This record gives sequence, structure tokens and C-alpha cells, in this order.
Amino acid sequence: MPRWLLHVDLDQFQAAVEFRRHPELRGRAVIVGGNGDPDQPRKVVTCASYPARGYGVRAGMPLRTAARKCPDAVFLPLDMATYEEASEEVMNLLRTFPVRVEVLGWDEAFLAADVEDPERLARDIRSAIAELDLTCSIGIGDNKLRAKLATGFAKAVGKGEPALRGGGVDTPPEAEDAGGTGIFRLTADNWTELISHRPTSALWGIGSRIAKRLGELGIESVAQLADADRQVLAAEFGPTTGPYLWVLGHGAGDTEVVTEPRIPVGHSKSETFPHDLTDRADIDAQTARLATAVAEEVAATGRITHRVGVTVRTNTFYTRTKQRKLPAPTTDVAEIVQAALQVLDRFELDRPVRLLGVRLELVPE
DNA sequence: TCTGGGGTCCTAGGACCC
DNA sequence: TCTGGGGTCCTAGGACCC
Repeated sequence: MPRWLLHVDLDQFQAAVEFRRHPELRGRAVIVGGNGDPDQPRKVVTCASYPARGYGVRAGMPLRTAARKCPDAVFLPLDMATYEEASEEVMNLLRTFPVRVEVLGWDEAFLAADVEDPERLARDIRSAIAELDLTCSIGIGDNKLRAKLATGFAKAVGKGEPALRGGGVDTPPEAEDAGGTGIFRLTADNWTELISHRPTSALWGIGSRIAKRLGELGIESVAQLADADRQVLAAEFGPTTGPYLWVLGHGAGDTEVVTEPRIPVGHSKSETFPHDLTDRADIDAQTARLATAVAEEVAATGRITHRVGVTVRTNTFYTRTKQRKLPAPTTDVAEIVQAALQVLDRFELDRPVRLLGVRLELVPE
């Protein structure tokens, strides 16, 4: 039987979870983010319901901007614990199917399935998820890249979303044929037709920076990337990244699905303060607080820290990170806090501080 | 309308050692 | 006196993703 990759992506996840306990909000413009106060500065939209997106509200947008674009929206505070629980529920449901599941985030997973009819499997999965009062879109592909991009087409159906980043709002004819099922298949057979004319930024793994640098090499479209000289790409982007970009252009990619949870390589905590910090004692105290919290969380997992990094963002948004290897790996919270303060001390700290962050890197298990 | 929080991986340059 | 390369560790910074 052929091996298929499915990419399952929950629709408007945090908003959808909120709808389960606030059914009266279904179909309304709902914006989840911050503490639920649209006037809260320096907080952004985590998830906007589809009706809210109709007003131009997007994830990552300041809450105040969202409030202006959509004054009638209902603003809800983030409730991470509830989303995490809902995510677990979904992932466990996916594991009941004859598939191997790789969790990609709270609202996404890759599935490897050996089946003849992947659309039928996808329909069954969508029905099961509907039983949880949630909906999802499913991309079907012959590798992870194509499955992931297929989800963009699946979402475009009936929701009026752009099919792909930078890809415009055109919906492929096949998607129309699918009748708004929220399922789409992208393979080597339709890759060229659907993807090759799109900008390189439509690819998963190519962001705005790399797209810009490719553009400077005269490479704008996916087709041009596929035809590019690998030597040139390697010279510009390095021996690993360069050839990898070329592979992306061909729609080739990984098919391996890793079911084991990934072992974290680090753990961090950062905070943007409602008002900039100018007092050195405050900056020290906040750094110590973040370091304590993150060190305690790491200690609770039994992992050992061997590097400590501190990030400082000033009011001009200038952001820098410094880090230090510890003399010896440790789980001692006080030692980690001291190390963080010593790293902090290497910064100039001559401007108001907007954000502080502490990151611990962990000894591999 | 000023721009969140939590991750991963790659690259480059200097130090240091053989 | 002057000059090799290779390998590894360390830090800074960049880029991507959800």
C-alpha cells in the first residue's frame, strides 16, 4: 500500500476551543489574546475567529489595532492550560487511527498512513474531530512539505483564506471540485501546476529574509528556485542550507514521521513589560525572577542546565542575546540565577529595557 | 497600530590545540 | 624567523516555525 502523509491543522484553534465553552459566541468575531482587555498595550492577537479575520484581524496584531478594526469583537484572555488539554485530546484522538502521529504544535500534526484512499481517511478524521466540536483542515501529500502546503489549499476552500503565504487568493480548481471538504491533495503530479509559479516564500521553510536574498539572485518563483544552480545557492546560503533550498523548490522533502516526543534542547522565559524598565535594580530583579522561574521549571523535569543566555530588548526594539557556558552543569537554581545576572552585567544597559528573557540550554540526555 | 512568547537549527569567526 | 593546516569548543547572530 502506498505511504501517504497527512497534515492535520485545527481551524482557528484557540477560538474554537473557546467556542466549546461559550457556544453562544459561535459565528461571532472573537479575538483571543493577552488578558482579554483590548486596551492592554504590548499584547497581541493569538487567534482570531474567521469572522474577525473578515475585518482584517490577524494573529500577531496588537490587540488595540484589532479592537479598532473590529470594535464589536469579543475579546477573550489566553487560557493556555485549556488549549493544552484540548490539544492533547485531539492528538490522542488522531492516535486512535491506523496512522503514526508526529505532533508539530498545539494545533498541528503530521500523520503517516499506509492506505489506498487517503481522502477517505481524511474524511474519517474530520468527522471524528467534529465530534469534539472542533474542525480541521487536512493536507494530503507524498511528503511532509507537500502535505503541509496542501493544507493551505484545504483551508482556502470555503473560508476565503489565501491559499498560501504570498500566494494570492486564487483557489486551485481542484479545491473547488472538492466542494469545500477541507481536504486537499498535493503530490508530484500537481506540484508544478499549482506551486511552481508562486513566490519562493510560499514554501514552508522560506521566510521573508531568504526570499529577499533569493530575489537578489534573480530567483523569485519556485520554478526559478528549482532551476537554480546548486553551487550558487551553496555559496550564498552555506553548504547545508543552499542545497536544502533547491530541494524545497522541487517539492521534495522529508517523509519521516517521528512519533516520540522531542527532547527539548533548551527552555526559556521572556517578558515584554507594560512599561520600560530604567532602574538597574528593577532590571536585575526581573532577570532574577525570570531565571528563577525557568530554572525551577527545568529542575522539575530533572534536566540539567549547562548554558545560560539572557536577552535584552530596548525601547528601540534593539535585541541582543548573550550567553555563557557554566563552569559545570547544574540544577541549582541559585547558581543559575547568579549566572544569568553575570551575563546581564555584560550588557551596556544604557537604554530603557522593553523585554528581558532567560534561556537555559540543557545537557543532552 | 508600534512590533508576544516559546521553540529549533544553521552559520561564522575567534581561541586554542595538535 | 616565519608559516602550515585541521579539528573542536565557544559565543554571537540570523532565520525559520507555531
